[in-house]
Amino acid sequence: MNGDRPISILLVDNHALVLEGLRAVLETYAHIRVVGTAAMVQPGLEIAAASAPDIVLLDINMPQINGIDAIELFKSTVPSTRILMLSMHDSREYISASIVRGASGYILKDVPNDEIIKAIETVAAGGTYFSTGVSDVLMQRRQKEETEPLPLTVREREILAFLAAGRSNRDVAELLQLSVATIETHRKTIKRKLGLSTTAELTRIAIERGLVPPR
Amino acid sequence: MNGDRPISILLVDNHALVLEGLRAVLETYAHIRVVGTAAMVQPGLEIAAASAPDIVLLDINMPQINGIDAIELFKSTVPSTRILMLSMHDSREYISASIVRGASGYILKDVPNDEIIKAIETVAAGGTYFSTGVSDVLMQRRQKEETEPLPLTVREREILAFLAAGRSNRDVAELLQLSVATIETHRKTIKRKLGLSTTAELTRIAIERGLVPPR
DNA sequence: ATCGCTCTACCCAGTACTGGGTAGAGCGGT
DNA sequence: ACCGCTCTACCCAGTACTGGGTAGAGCGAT
Repeated sequence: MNGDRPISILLVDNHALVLEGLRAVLETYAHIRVVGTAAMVQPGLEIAAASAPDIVLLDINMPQINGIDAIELFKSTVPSTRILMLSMHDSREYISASIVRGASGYILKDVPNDEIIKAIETVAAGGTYFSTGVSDVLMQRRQKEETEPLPLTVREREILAFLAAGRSNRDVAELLQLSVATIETHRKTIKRKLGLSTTAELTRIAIERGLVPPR
Repeated sequence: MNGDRPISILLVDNHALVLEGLRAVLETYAHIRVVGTAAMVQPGLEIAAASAPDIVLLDINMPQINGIDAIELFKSTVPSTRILMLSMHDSREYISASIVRGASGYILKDVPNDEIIKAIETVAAGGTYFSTGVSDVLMQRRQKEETEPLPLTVREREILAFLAAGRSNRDVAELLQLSVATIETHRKTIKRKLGLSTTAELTRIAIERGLVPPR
């Protein structure tokens, strides 16, 4: 994929310092070509539309439109482009949201230069790259909070999956050939066991735990 | 991490052929040691408990307990172990669910041997590894279905975020100092715009689009 | 046999959401 | 000025969910 054509890359970051630092670093590599820099999303989109870069290196903390929302904007402007997020934060929320919204990678600003290069190469080749630190963060919670499976019975899990998928008690009752009252009882039990009170919470848990495929 | 101690690995797959094939392949590598094989989850858990392998290579399609559910079982049996999923399927559901449930990697059964080795090394070193094919699958949907942002106003997005986080209409009304009726109106508008009918669907969409951090 | 658990099912009262309206205030564009 | 949109707010009737019970059938374990 990067046979001899250099990887074209657009940098979007509202910190001029970072922008120039990155440009300086990247330009020392022959196989990477910085096709533009922008301090805001809007100008960035225009450059992207004009130059269709292989990669957009996107800062996550930007005024007005944040980096997360910008992912979709860049992808709809140039569908072929792949997004590599750049952030100072290793917060789970940002990382997860980036992945969900379609970023191909996420690296922290304090990683060594060669890791940034590696990330760019990997993403340009069609892969995904997440800093070691990032992977750790993503895995962290699982180990402490979620080591034990949900304390639900098989039937309860099954019903939770339906409910979280957007089915009403009645829907589930019909699907499983049970009384609505039974589904309501299961729903109550699930919520009591999990300490929840609303359907929205129920849905979140189910999605987090992978009971419901994210469509 | 793998200074000189070999990487210990447990293979769990209900296909004897795959099991033996893998064992044969892996045993040609000096730095990898297969500490056991199991055709089912239960026996696998016992071996895991006794030998605390660095990695459990887990087939996703198994009778009785499926691979996805097995992830948590292995992690709770041996918290230090890392899970590498092995699958014939590149379905989004399986992949996402594996990640969510705590797997450190996901490779397809038809990848070349050296990629399996690379995956094992990466995961043993504390990283994550997903086959190139897998990354593609994860990214696929975004490009076609979700290119355009949600057709909601700023206020609607804000309210959707609260609702999906598990707040009731009344909660949100209090938080934003608005009438409950207003929140209900917004909720109706959001659902109409998005073509939804239940709170659970609302929540799913919000989580998918990253409006709500997955906790 | 008896205990505990699960799954099923119902009762009740209260609260919340659903889906159909309408409508005024404010703002930006033509 | 007028249009369109957003945000606010209310009305209504119907449906669904919430949270508190109870309870029988079946099953596996002691």
